[in-house]
Amino acid sequence: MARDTRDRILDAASRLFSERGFDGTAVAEVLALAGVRSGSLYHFFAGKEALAEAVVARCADRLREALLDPAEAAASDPLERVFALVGLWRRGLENGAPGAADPTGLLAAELAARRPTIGRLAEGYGARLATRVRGWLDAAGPRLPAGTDRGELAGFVFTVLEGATMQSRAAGSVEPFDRAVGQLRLLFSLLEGAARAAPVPVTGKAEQPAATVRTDGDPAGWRAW
Amino acid sequence: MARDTRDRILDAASRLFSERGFDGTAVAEVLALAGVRSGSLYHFFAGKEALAEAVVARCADRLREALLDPAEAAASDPLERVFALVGLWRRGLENGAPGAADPTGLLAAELAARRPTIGRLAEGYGARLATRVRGWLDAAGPRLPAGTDRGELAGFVFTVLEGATMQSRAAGSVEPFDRAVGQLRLLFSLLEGAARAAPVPVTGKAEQPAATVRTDGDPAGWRAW
DNA sequence: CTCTTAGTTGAATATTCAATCAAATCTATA
DNA sequence: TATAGATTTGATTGAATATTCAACTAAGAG
Repeated sequence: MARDTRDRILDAASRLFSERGFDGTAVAEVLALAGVRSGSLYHFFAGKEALAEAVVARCADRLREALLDPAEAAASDPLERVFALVGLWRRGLENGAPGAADPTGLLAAELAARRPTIGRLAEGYGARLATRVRGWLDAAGPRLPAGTDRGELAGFVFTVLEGATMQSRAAGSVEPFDRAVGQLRLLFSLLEGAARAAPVPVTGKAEQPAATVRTDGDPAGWRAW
Repeated sequence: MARDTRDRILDAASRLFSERGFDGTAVAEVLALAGVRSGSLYHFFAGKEALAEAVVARCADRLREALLDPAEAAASDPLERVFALVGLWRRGLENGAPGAADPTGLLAAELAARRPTIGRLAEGYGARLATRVRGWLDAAGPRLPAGTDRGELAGFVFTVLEGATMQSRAAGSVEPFDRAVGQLRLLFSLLEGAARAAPVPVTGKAEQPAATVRTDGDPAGWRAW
């Protein structure tokens, strides 16, 4: 069945690309894992890069169904939904199951320069994930301080996921991932504490540290404080 | 001069590995950028992987001199030292200068499984960076809440750096990096606010949020759902 | 059943890759 | 200056790679 073959190839590629990266994965390995021959693979995909693009596109297509909706269904508390999503991601990291720990960021870092479509697809993935997370953060209402940029915070969750994923791959263990998640939890509990302690933003100007820093190009975000 | 040749090769490799990863960089490209021929490269390095290992080892050797000491010298405020380090890292990201935005994490993610020495070297790099950052956090004394795990927080800084770096490479822009740094700033300002607001740990029982909050990296909370 | 199209096989192909190696050149020392 | 060792050159090698392609098989429609 052709549908099945194509999916088997995508599953195999997704898994191997996650583990070894694009250039570190030979087409022959994808073939072996998928149990097909090269002619089949090239029947469905124009080339190796097209395969990677299809992997990223599929991750993006499945984002809602595989990650966002299950996370939302798993917790009624909007902030806990964020961590339900993190838990699903972690599962993918552990067992290479499709639908979580998607290699979009990794593939984009590798391929965006030579195949911009992949960069755009991955960007869309990140944006949609962050948009949903932002929705949860918005639903938290006054539990987060009024001055919180909830869109930026949602994007940060994704950045941490990507960084922690890479570190865990390097270490061959989920421990770095778990440690990063612990700090993300800290961030959220601090935000909740700040919202309870002060009805005005905790980051008012009067509290800006006075130290001088000699760095070029100050990050855009910090002048808000 | 042999010393010069070896360094030129390492500079070229470091730069190209950062941009393209290990497997995405051909030895021929390193040769062209370094301005040497293949015999020279293999005289100094047993193979491509040995070259990568030397790149990581050099990053680790230079960590203090290239990143940690300059960051420390750039600011007297211990917490601002963290952001001075971030600024130096960002410079490396922008112009590929050796000594910042080191590709240790990237190379470890790619190569640790097939060359464990690289994994260990990169781990050492991360640990030393986090140790120094932890020193700065310790020097901040009561500015951070008493319950803060400063070692975990220091490690988190590194995780964010790695994740943001990867995202910026995918985007071909430093913007994702700057946004992540803005959120890291938020985290620090929240910590300072919490320390001022409460002489007891923010995670004290009286102020415990409905969700269990741990600062020791234990992600157990989401399993409750 | 026949015909057409989709899907599969797997050997072959051209290219790229990391690495080798003999010879030449350079450097430092006596 | 001669010598030994270090360094460099660059053509070559063999393996690995992504991909092609002719032939075959499977599936569906009439």
